[in-house]
Amino acid sequence: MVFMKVNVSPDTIPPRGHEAKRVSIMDAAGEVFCRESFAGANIDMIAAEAGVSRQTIYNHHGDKEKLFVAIVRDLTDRCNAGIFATISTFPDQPKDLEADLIGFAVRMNRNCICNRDGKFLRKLIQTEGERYPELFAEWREQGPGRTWPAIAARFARLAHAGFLDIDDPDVAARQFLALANAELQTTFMLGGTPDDDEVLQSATHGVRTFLRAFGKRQPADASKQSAVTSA
Amino acid sequence: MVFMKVNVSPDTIPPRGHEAKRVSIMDAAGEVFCRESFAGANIDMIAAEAGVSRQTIYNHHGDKEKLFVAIVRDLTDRCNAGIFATISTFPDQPKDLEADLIGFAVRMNRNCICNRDGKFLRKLIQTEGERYPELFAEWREQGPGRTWPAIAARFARLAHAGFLDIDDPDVAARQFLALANAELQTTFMLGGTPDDDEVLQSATHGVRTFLRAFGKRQPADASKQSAVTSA
DNA sequence: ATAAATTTAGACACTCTTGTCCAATTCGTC
DNA sequence: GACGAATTGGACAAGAGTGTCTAAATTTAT
Repeated sequence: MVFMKVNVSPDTIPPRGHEAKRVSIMDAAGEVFCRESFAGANIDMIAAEAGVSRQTIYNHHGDKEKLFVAIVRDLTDRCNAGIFATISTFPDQPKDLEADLIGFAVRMNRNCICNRDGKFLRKLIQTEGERYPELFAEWREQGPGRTWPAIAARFARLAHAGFLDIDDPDVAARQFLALANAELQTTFMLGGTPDDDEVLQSATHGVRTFLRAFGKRQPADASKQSAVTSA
Repeated sequence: MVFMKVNVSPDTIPPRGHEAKRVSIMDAAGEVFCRESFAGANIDMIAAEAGVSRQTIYNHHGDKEKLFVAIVRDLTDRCNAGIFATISTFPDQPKDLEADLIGFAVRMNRNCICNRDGKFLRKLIQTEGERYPELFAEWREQGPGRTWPAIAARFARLAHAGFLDIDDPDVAARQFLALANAELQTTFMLGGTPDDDEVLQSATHGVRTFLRAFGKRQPADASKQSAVTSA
């Protein structure tokens, strides 16, 4: 029996053959560049880790520097996508403000910061940022330059709806994430990945403090908030 | 006229000759290791930046790795000294709580974090931490392992004296510094050094939020606090 | 099954870096 | 000024990494 030889969409389902090598190289290169730094990484290492011959890497990417740039661009894109996806889960109409903000903080940390991609991108920026100004300026525009305002806007909306008492939403947004991360800093320093408990702990303490600072004195009573929802 | 040939204490006054080269090498090596990472740095670069011949570096330190370890040890010691010195300026008996805490936050940032040594140590830990586990474990014990409790103790005392309303002083200490740094993170990322204004801004906003969360509702009236001071 | 495209292993030239050796020079001290 | 210690520059061998080239093997699609 012969299958219809329809052009089965070569979409992004199970990367095989040529494409499989491509992603395998990207993965390995990210890992190695991150672990060894640009100067410390060597192509043979990446080839071995990717299960590919050295020549194949040169065929795909030209040279070490081009490969590096491709990795950073890729990580930047994926991270930004992840951050925006997570921002879209911000609790605009919270049922339980504290629980909902803790949930958001945990998602932010787990999916964007502690994440493989997040960890790698952060480290590459810190390590090689000064050597590739344009590349990382680009990241800055596409990443922080767009994500911070987006998060701040969500907090502004929450404040406007009467759930929070915030003067400057930009400051509040930065402080929110700083608090959510406060207890993970030391772990990050040495490249470690905090486990779920640590993330939850830090988020819980952080949000609790955040609400002591910005929460309404008399916790917003849902029944009295109906007038604001139309704004 | 002949000076008395007393053994003028070869203390640490004006490093000259042999010693001058030593510090010049340490400075340059710190700079270069930090900028280029361990693998990317080369001895000739360091020699040039130190204004010294390559051989002199080998005479002083043996090899590249020993030099690197010496640099990290040196930075660790100096940074810890700076941190403890700064901790000792913590406002135990604040006149104006907000202003005094802002002052402390600014000193902490300026003298320990944004500092040349602080910047270098932080970057070296992030970059090479995984490659030298023992070396950086040592730092962790001597640094964070001793400084966090010291800071937490100061906050505990402040709370006990009635100036703050704190449950867990360890958490509060970490959150205090996280808040004080909240607006400097992006600058740190790319190896930049925030200017005095940015530091003051971040500290001011951070402390304000910290006090909204942990300050006494009715600011501690000094005249009513006399009973606690003897504890 | 066959043709085209891709991958592979290995050899290769080239460059860069480390760490050593040494003779000449400079520096600090008496 | 003279002595000993430290510094210098330059040459050097050994090793490691990059990027190219090749012919053979393998995969993919027709």
